[in-house]
Amino acid sequence: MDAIEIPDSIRCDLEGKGGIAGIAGSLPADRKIGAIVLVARALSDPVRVKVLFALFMQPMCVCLLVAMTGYAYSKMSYHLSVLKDGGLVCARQEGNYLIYYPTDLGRRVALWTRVTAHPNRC
Amino acid sequence: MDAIEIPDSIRCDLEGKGGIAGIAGSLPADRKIGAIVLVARALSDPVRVKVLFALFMQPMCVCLLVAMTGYAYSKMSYHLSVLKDGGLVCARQEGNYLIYYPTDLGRRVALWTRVTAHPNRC
DNA sequence: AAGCTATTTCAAAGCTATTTGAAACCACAA
DNA sequence: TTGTGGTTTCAAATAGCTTTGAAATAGCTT
Repeated sequence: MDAIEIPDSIRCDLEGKGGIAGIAGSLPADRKIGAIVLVARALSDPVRVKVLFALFMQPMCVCLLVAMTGYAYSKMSYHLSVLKDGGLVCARQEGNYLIYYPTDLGRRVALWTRVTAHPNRC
Repeated sequence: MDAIEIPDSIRCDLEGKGGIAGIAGSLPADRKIGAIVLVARALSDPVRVKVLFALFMQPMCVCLLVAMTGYAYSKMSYHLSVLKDGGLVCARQEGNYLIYYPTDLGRRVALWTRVTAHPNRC
């Protein structure tokens, strides 16, 4: 069925898994993959990673984040919206202030990355 | 020192943590944040997430990945290089073939995302 | 060496993400 | 209701990522 040359070291294992089609068929559903991508995109900029960690240590209003980083409000607001889209942070209103804090997922991500991600070789 | 209005619900906690400067000073180092960003970027495209999961199930040469997805070689090669830059996959040469497989970090990421990332509300 | 296959690299094109400053919005106080 | 502070939204400009096909590289076989 797989009319393709396959290196010996792989052919056997691959056939045991149903060939290319078997692998393709066992991949996570597109919805699941989309969710992962959304989270990853939210973390794909150093500004946002910093903000997530900061909020993990202490929920803050936008003005504090702005004071802490020196960025413009509109810039901070944009990055917060990306973090929100990824489901990593959310906000509650308190008087005039919007206080951002990490979601459950945001906290798990912060904990996990703090411990796990490191430059690594092959 | 923090000459800024701060909502009451936060002022106390924040001062206990050394104020804005205290939080900023406890953030992970730039190198660490850069490493996280690199991993996140690698996962920020559905093609790459799919490829990582596929390789997690079965190490494969590029021609198999191409056969499985229908993408052009140059496209697959580009995405593999981004995954490699993020430290999520690496390759061994076998005759004419390059066989890609997940690194340790790649495997941990695949396991973790499979279980953890999901669309979530506030 | 020549020819073949597997893969990467390159540059141009198209597309998406980010930054910026100005304007709009919203909750509260006067 | 008008004013004020905190925040978001918008549009234009910029920067960065992804796709494409063609050309280059690298290992095998003859």
